[in-house]
Amino acid sequence: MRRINPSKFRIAHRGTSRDINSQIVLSLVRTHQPISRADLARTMGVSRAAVTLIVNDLLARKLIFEGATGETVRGRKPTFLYIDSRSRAVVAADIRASQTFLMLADLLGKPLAGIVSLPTRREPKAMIEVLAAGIKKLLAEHPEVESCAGVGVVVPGMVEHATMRVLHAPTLGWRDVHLRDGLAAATGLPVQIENSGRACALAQMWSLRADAVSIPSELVFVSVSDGVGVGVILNGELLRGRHNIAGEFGHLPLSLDGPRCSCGANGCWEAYISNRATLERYFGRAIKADGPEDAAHRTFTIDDLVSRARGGDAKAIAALAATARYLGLGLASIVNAVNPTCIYVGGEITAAWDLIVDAARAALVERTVTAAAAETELRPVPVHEHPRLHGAAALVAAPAFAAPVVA
Amino acid sequence: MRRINPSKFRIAHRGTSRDINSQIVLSLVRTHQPISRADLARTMGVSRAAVTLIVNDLLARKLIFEGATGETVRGRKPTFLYIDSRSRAVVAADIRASQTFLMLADLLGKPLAGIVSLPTRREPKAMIEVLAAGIKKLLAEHPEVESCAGVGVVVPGMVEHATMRVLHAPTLGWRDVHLRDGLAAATGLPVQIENSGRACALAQMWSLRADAVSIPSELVFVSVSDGVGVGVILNGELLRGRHNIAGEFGHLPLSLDGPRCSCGANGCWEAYISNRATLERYFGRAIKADGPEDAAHRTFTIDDLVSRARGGDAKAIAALAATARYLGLGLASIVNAVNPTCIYVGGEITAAWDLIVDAARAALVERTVTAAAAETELRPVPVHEHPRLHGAAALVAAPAFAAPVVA
DNA sequence: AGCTATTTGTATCTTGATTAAACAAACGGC
DNA sequence: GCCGTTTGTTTAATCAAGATACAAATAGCT
Repeated sequence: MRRINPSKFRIAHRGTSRDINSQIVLSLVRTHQPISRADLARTMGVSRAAVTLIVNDLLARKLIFEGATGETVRGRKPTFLYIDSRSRAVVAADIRASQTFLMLADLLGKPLAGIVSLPTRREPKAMIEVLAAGIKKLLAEHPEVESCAGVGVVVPGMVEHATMRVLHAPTLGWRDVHLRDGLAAATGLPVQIENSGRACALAQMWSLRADAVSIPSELVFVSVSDGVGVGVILNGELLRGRHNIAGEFGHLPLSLDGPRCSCGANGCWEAYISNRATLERYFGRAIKADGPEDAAHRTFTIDDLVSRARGGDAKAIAALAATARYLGLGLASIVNAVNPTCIYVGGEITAAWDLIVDAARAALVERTVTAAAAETELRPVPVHEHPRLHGAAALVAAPAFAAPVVA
Repeated sequence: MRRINPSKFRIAHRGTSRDINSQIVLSLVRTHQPISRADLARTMGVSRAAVTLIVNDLLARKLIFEGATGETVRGRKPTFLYIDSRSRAVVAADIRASQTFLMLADLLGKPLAGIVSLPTRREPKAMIEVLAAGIKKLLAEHPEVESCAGVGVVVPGMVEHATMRVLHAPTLGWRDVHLRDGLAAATGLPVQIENSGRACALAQMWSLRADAVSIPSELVFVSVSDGVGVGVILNGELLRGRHNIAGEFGHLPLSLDGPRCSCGANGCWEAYISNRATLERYFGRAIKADGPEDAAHRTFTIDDLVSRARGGDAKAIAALAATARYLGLGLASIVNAVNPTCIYVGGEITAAWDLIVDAARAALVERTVTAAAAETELRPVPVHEHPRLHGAAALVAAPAFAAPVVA
């Protein structure tokens, strides 16, 4: 039951019904492809005539195409329909503290080439130049891509959705940076920008691997790395909030008098489970970025710690176990607050998923209010699946399949 | 941008556009009443012809009626339209630990009579009998009510939305109680049941006082009493979650090793700000329900504490100040997690709003991640506004004005 | 009183959508 | 070569929005 906002509503016009059903057809082709008109009519519960008309329209608009004919036990063979992902590619960009990655993908998010690495520049102007050059090079190397639908950019920081300004990206040292217009001008392509945690959540929602039909419309992505980024999807829609900070679960407290967090407060979840927190737990003290005595520690990563834990290093195992427990305690807050169907966990620590999942689950059980909620599905998303890049691609590609807003 | 759920979608059929626009008209009449057809056409951005057709349909269905003609500077005078709230009343019921309250309201939520008080029975069967008798009596005393659209019941506990079972209501000692069917059978009316915190959020969203147009579609209601109940509304829709526990912010931790909470965990927000927590802070020790030495304390309520604070009692002031601080710290978690436009705070403690608002705001500022979010509007909802009863009424009345689900 | 300008509300026709039902096309098997 | 079956299309019916013209009501002015 949704209230119609009396100051912001959309009335239905003549073409609204058609728009709705067109998008449903597109979505079904996307998830069920290959699929025939008759199958569409059956799963949609409408007549084949209606499907034919919509399909012909989508064919004329080059959004789908007819492929091979399928097999049936008896009767006329169906002609299969496919999303026309050949002609419209997207470029995904993932800006991180030290490196920036580029990926060329088709409209369904499937990578069309290897991932390109670029240096990250702190100067916004320089960054735009590097990005634009990389994008042009990438597109030039792939002339088979007829046209590019746009560029999706993911940054580790807060982004204002309306203007696409990067409000604050601590690891990049950015405040109030306006990337979009410059990049759009330099590339001649539409540009979408989003926070990386949120983009990862989008990537999961729009993912097509395995059975895409079963991906829930209520999910949360928790990205654990330098900070803790969270993306919340409810009712198939990304939650942004009034001031673009919804989903900042990384800064909810576990203990008000807990360790100092980069945000200035004490006891944030992030201060317990970030990679830095885990490493400091291992070393038994704080790691200063510029302390000379920490030179060796600075090059020691979570991956190294996980290796040592697998090698039997008791201190590494203990550090991971503690992180696992705090991870679960924080996940309990997410479950109690949002109660999603599934929580995806990303970040380097997923390399140790088998080592941490039990402790995390135990902590989750400890603080969730019902048994059913305590069993909320947890799924690790390995680093090599590149959720941030897939999220960046989804920023551009997904709107083509989104539901029209009405009422 | 909303993803169409490929296994749960609704296609548009012939009447869908009309349904959408009809509901928009109804909603606008509800919020702008009295309003003319011409005004509707202007605010909707459609032709007067289209409005006339929809309005005539709604008139024929007796959902609205034509009232007096309005005034204009020049030209033909408009005929005003009103929601036909006369013929369809609703009964709201608020089941609390010791007492149960009944209210008769019209379809817009306006009370049609005084609030009736009944004894609460622990036995579900007895409770159903008491409720049904009270409802019948109430309707018999008001023969001017032509028909009753249903009964909305609010309980202090978890409710499974699909079946309307009360899964767990600690203060009533209920587990897995099925009120609806019995009550529906006894009264012959449809029955809706919901958790009280959520119902309060609904009450705010569907409220018509002052300028209803400005009520945000993203809001949270925090009800502070024996426990802490929270209702979250996003995109004009109540958030329930996969297992009906979404919005259990009362059991997010402020400190993992904080005071024991009724849920079994330590350091829940509820354990810091419930009425009991505030009172115990005042008395300097735990209050046992059956301890003989606490006889005097058991009859001492939060209202009494507020009176003493206003009288200058330093201990009372300190107890309230501490509660205010913890209230703000927990509100920060809500802001960081959901980032609503407005948070409504209900419960007895709102009687001391002027005493606590500054400390609460300061704590909120302390732990929110941006300045804009720290300024999230806080509004007290006094007890005498009966948000739970209005929420119960909205359970039955609001669906008539809800947006059709499509795509 | 009558005319004019103005606004509200209605009627009519066109366009475009879904729906139902008939029809054409393709195909395997007897 | 016919039959049953399934896919995909065509056609006519129905219904909604949109455009436009029109009728109705009203105040002000002459």
